[in-house]
Amino acid sequence: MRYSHQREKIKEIVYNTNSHPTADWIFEMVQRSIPNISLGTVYRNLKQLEAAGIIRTIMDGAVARYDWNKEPHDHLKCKVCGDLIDVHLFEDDIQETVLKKYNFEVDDVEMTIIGTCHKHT
Amino acid sequence: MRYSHQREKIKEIVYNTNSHPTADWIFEMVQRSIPNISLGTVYRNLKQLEAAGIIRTIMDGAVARYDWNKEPHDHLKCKVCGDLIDVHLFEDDIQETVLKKYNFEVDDVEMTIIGTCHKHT
DNA sequence: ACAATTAATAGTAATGATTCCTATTTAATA
DNA sequence: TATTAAATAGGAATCATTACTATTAATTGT
Repeated sequence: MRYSHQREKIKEIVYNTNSHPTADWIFEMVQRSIPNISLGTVYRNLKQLEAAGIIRTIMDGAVARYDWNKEPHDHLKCKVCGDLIDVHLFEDDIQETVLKKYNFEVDDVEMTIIGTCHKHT
Repeated sequence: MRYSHQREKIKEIVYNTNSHPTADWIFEMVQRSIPNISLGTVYRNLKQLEAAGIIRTIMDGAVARYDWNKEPHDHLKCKVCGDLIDVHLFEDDIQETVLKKYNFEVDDVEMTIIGTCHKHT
């Protein structure tokens, strides 16, 4: 993977927010410093960064969101404000349980809990 | 919600498979008995059935899949064959833990474990 | 420093899943 | 049976994402 101005900026943007941004949001942000960047470039680079293990993709319904935090963690999704909140719920390794119980080799655990966050109660 | 031939058939199809079908697959199946049904009708009815609590929608990446099983359960997704396998991993109530720890009111828990199923080991 | 090589880009067209729109049909009801 | 409104078929529109292609720019050997 060869250096590119665009990719560096995209990475920087993902690494500087906790909001699990979408490609579109990232696109708008990069445009501030690289006005003629194209959305395709954003998508291509996000994919490359993910393939290189530099960022992580999480699915929020039908749209992809990107996260610099690659530690295993779960998400609380507030259906009122749409926020995605990082949490860590399980200490124990699900990996082993699933392997023993279902003979299934785990790569990744995706857990999203949908509900209402404290801001709306 | 008024009776309709189409909706009845769609419900029947979802209730007669464990494959977590997509709207498209359901569409193909209904076409066998109602050849001129339209895809929009399938989507509209699936949405209505979900709103009525008759079926459940689960997201598999960017595409929706439909499930008659409304009991809380988790999914193992095999990245090789694409199969979605129903499992039940947690006895304890995540609900309470999340409410106490994060002051977040839980509606639904979506857990998908990605990996390789026993067929490919 | 310079030319050659080839990955990366901008811009735009294409795709795929889903939703929306509208004239027509059909289930429910009086 | 006539009325009414929900449901339909068919197609257009939308939204996120990917694919295509001519051009640009990072790298490498000289």
